Amino acid sequence: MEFNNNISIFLQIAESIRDDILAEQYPPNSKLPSVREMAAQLGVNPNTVMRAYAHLQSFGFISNRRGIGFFVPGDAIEQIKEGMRKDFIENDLPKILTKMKVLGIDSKTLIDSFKANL
Amino acid sequence: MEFNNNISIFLQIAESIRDDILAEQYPPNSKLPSVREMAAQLGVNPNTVMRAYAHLQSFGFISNRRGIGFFVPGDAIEQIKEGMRKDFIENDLPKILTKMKVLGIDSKTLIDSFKANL
Amino acid sequence: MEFNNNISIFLQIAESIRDDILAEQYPPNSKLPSVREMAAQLGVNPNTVMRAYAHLQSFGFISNRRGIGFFVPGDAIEQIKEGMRKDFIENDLPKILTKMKVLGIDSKTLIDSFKANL
Amino acid sequence: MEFNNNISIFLQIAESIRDDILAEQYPPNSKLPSVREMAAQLGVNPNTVMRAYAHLQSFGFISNRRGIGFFVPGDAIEQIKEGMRKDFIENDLPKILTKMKVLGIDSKTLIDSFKANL
DNA sequence: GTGGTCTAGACCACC
DNA sequence: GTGGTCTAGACCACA
Repeated sequence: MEFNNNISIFLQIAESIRDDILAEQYPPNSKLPSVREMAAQLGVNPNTVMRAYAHLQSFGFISNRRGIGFFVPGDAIEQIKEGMRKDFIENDLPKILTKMKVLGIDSKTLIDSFKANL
Repeated sequence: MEFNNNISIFLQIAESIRDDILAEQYPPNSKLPSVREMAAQLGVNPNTVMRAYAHLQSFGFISNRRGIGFFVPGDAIEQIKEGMRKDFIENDLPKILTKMKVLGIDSKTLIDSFKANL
Repeated sequence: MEFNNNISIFLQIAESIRDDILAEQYPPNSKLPSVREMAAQLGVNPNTVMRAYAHLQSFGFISNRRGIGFFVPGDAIEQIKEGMRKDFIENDLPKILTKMKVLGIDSKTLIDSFKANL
Repeated sequence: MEFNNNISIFLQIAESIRDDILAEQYPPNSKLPSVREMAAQLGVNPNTVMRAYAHLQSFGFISNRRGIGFFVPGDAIEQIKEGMRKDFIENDLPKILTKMKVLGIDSKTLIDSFKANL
């Protein structure tokens, strides 16, 4: 896996796993690869994966069972979508809107891009 | 000034100055406060302000005359708008659109927010 | 059974069994479920139950007869109460008291809670 | 500093710092020792101190300024007391009370200990 | 086998 | 100088 240098690797890993859960590559109620295994796959130190897992767990996006491993909760997809949605509306949207206003980009541009992208 | 700890302070300062130029608080062809002065105003290390100025200069948003100070070029506003617009379309838009698709946010929500915000 | 992830599962099981003995759900002189049986009931690895049993045995709260199983001794309830009482006075009380002092919680609050809880 | 083996070192450090803040050994608005300095003092790896600081920060008990260091917020003491008080009432109290009921310890014992300890 | 913690040591961006 | 991240490697309790 290739990493972007401006964002911490563990965050990139966490986001990538989060997206994989959304894409049901790690379906609800399944077990995630062990820390060591995931680390080997990504060519990264186990500690870094551990941090990514812990980060996801702090949001309730994954859970763990002692001595067994990390799991995707049954309601993970809803949890993640809800969290991202909230974040989008609270943080992203205001920034986007003020930026558009300042730049004089009208909603048409946005809608057209949106439709073209469906 | 209050700073968000997740983004470098010099970047936050640079953005704030950029916005002040757009708002003509620092009008075209005017002189910006000296590095020391600005640092005192913001309660920040002069090095940090220097870096913010350098950053803005690298985009051509401000210019400096050695021994005199930093200035807002006559065409600063167009420069800034042009740069931000390009950045918005190349970087922000794609991210926003994929995120919206994943989250199932439709264009209506976006348009409504946009109109409510006019 | 639901487990708290911050405490070892075997300890949680041991405490739960201890409480069940106090509640005479496993009365004095009765035989405890076999390790395998208990493990199946709890949805847990037999090793984990074995460890819980061993832990209880180390306090004399249960005893085992080789090849037969684990038993609740005739004086188990007194043993357990005695042990817990000692532990409470030696370990819990001092911590509670210093914490209350630091937090400025007065004895009234405590007594009221106690009475309300009778 | 001596560490208890059953609790993670970083948690013990965090608790100890928290108590030092309460005792105004690190008074409000003062700067905490740098991560490296504290690590040297405690004979511990800087990462471990970093984790303790991060843990305290996650509760809002300390804060940091980029490139400068960690600080004790002006309202740290109230924050900490409030947090501990809540924890005491929600988590500690119920456990204490049921334990006392089971063991047949009456409120008198508790009150006497409390008074003797003033 | 699993997670969880810790160390030693390094490198980086930032102030 | 400061925090922040990462690696390599180790050890532990637990399942």
